[in-house]
Amino acid sequence: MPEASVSSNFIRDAVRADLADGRFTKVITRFPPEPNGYLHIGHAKAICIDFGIAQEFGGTCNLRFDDTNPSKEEQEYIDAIQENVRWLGFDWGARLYFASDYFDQMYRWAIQLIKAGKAYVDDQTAEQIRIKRGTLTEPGTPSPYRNRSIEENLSLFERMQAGDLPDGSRVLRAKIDMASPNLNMRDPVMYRIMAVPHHRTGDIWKIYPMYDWAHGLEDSIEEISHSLCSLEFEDHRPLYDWFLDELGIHHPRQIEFARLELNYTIMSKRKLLQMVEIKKVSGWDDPRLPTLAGLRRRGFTPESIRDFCERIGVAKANSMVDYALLEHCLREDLNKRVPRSMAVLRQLKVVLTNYPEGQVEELDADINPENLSSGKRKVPFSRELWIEQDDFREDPPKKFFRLAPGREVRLKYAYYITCNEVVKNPQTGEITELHCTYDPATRGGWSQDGRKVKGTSHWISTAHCCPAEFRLYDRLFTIPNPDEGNGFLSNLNPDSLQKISGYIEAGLSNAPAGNQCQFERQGYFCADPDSRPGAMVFNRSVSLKDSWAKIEGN
RNA sequence: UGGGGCGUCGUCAAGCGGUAAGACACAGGUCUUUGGAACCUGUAUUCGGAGGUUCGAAUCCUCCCGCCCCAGCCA
Repeated sequence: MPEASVSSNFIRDAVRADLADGRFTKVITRFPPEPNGYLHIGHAKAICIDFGIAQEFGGTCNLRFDDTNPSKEEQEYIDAIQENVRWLGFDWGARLYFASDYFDQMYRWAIQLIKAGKAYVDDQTAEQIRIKRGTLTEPGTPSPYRNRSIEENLSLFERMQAGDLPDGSRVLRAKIDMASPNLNMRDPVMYRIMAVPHHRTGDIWKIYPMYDWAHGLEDSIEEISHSLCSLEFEDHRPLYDWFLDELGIHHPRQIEFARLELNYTIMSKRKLLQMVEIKKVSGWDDPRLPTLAGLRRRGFTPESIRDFCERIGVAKANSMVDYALLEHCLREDLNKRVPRSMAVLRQLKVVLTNYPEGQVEELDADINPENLSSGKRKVPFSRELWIEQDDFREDPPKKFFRLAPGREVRLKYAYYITCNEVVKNPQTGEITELHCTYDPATRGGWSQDGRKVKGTSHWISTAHCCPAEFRLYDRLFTIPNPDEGNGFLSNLNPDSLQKISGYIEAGLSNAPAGNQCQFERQGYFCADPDSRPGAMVFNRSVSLKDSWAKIEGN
């Protein structure tokens, strides 16, 4: 129970109040993505809120694709979104809906509004409509077509859908108030002519509904109680309410909350798409991306993401959450459940001069010291080992507890070793290997005489390990808010991906993609789908906290 | 200079007239066969500012300041 005391939030309060005073008797929410891109962690927040509120109040949540603009939507996105929501851990049961399934009903309702004198066909161009809309401080001016007869509107609207009017030549508009201080109420467009085949309805429709017109109807048809959306739709709520009131149909309550912003990354679908298209990243599932597909490939767990969404809360203030919180949630989740292993990323050879040639010992190592019931594994030990370059310093600085000439450290689960000689390449001066001696009396990594060693290194037997590629990720952008300066593309971090070759325990040489582990003292990793037997690829999901790096950095 | 929102610790965020939760981050410390984890301690006399109401205000009122959103036939 990580969250003993879950804070309230204004949405919970509102829903509770609506149930208490009878405004609604059951809670039905919906997650309404447009299938024009992949889901990202910002959507995860919305999903957790939409499904979470429903669960909390014993209601249901629909998955509904808001597919009202076929020019931008694709089946690939529909499939990916469903997979991502399911992966995140939410179930919409049989309640998979599509706005496009409601096009007929919407059309009939449009005719109802026309007949009520509340909607009209406008012949003005997009440009003219824009100009006549007025400005923030000046009212708009009515279209010359605003007072057409109902009969003419009806016939024109039918012709729009019949396909004998060119794209963009006419729109259907709601007749509300061209002088409204809320621009959304200045006769908003309800339908545009777009002779584009739809991924689900084919070429039946020549006109497609606009968001403002469609969304409330979709909610109403599904008898949604609470339509939860992000802040920028607050201005649209009067219009949402207007359509529903004019039609006299079921009227959900729209409540807006602040979107999630995460520092050092970008959340705009448009910008994510752009990075995918110009190949700044390998695809929608590039592990550096905040997409759910990317986070998944990177090694984030659904549990950690849900925990994150719970911790960030829900409010109406625009805010930017620290990426460190997301990382914290992942570490906390993985620490308890993931097996440990040893891997050397940047190898330095150690030769134990007093260890018998050809001898191999099978040493016991904990699979997960946080959960001893997970048992032990055997790790082969021999005369030649790899250790991490960072675990040796020829000239150790203060507070450096690791190996150095004349020093003794522990090889985890193995023996204490002492460094006696540093072997260098005579040409370059580069350290090629270390000659050390081991203390046979310290088998397992502890000594009977109570002698203490400050440092513990991980290691791997050169003869028993397997080569592997490690992909180390850093933040995708160099500054907290990538939109600052000359645009997000100018703030890309050139070092966001580093590929290095090292060694892993043989037991991991056939790990399936997605397999997660902690490489001791390094971080949490997961096998990438690019892996092949004998040529494993591991993504570093998140490093372990490194207080030595912090000491040394300052 | 129109309308709609928002301003509580470095970052999120509770608080709903009774005297500032929690989390992350940060800083110390204990412990440790991961310089990990765990555990302890510290960190807003103050809630954008100024007035006012009240025995009492982050919470109510007034004015001011700052930030975000809206002029797509996108969602």
